Amino acid sequence: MEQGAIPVAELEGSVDLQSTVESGQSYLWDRLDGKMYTTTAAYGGSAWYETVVPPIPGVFDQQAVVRIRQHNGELQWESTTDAVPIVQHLLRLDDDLQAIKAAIPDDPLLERAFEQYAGMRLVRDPVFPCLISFICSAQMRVSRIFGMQRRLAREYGEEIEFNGETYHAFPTPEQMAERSEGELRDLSLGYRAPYVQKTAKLVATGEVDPRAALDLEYEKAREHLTQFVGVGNKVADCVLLFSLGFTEAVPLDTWIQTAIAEQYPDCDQGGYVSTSRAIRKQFGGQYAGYAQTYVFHYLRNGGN
DNA sequence: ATCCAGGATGTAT
DNA sequence: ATACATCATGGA
Repeated sequence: MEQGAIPVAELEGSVDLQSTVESGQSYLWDRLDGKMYTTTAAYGGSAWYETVVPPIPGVFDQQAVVRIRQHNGELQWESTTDAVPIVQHLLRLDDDLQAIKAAIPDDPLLERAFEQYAGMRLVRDPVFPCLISFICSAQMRVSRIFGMQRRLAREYGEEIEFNGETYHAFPTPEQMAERSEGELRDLSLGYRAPYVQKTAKLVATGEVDPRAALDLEYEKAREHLTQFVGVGNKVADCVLLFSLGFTEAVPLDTWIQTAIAEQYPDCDQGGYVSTSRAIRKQFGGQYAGYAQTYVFHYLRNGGN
C-alpha cells in the first residue's frame, strides 16, 4: 500500500471533498461509514471515500484502488499506487475555483450556492462508468442511483484485494455487454436494463466511442453521445460535464428546469437545445456547468 | 394507496 | 420540431 497527503488549504478556492463526491455528480465513490447519500445536510466530517479507478488514458495505465479523506487541511490518500495524479485528475484539483467563480455572473442564486458549498469541484469520472450511471439516473432518486452502481460492481465487476479487503471494479464495457437484459432487470434496473445492455455493447464493439466526443465542438459532442441507447440530451450533458471536461455543459434536469421557470423565465425557450443555449449564456458560458452543479446541489438541499 | 424520482423512447401530429 | 403515453422500481 502507498499513502500520502495532498495539501489543499492553499489550493485556489480550496476543496470540499464531501460536497464534491456527494452532490450527485458521481456515483462511483463509496463512503466507508456506509452513509453515502444518506446525510443530505452538510456533514463536515472527514469520512474516508473509496473507489476503484479503471486505467485513465494519459494518467495511469492500470486500474487502481484509491481511498481518500479530507482531514487537517489535506487530502489524505491510500492506494495501490501513487494516487496523487489520479486524485488530481478525478477531482479536477487543477481547476482555479477563484477564476471560475469570477467568470460566472453575479446572480443572487449563484452567489448563495457558491457560498454555501465553497470548495465543491466538478468531478472527472471515468467515461464508461459515468455513462452507465447516468443512463440509470433516469427517473431515479440520487440515493438509488448510487445503490445501482454499487450493485453492478459487486455482481459483475472484477474483485480486487487491497489492504486486507475485497473491492469491486466497475464492470468493463465487455463484462457489461455479456450480461443479458434479463440479468440486468434482476438487478432492479427496470426499463433501463436494455439501455445499459445495448450501450455497453456499442462501447465494447467499438461501434460508438464515447471519447470521440472529445474532438468535437460542444453541441456536436452532445449529439455524438445521444447515439447510445438511453442517452438523450440531458444524460449526454451529464457525461460531457462530469467525465469529458465540457465545463460549459448544463444538464437540464428537473431541478434546473424548475430554477429556470422560477428565476430565469426568459431562458425557457421550449425545446432542450435552445433552452440550453440560453441558460448556458445566463450562467456565463465556458464554466456554466460549474454554476449548474452548484445550483443543483444547493436546491436539492433545501436552498431557494 | 398514490405519487414521484438528475428522462428516454416510440408514435402520432 | 413538438406533444403524448409508456416504461420498472421502491421509498415516502
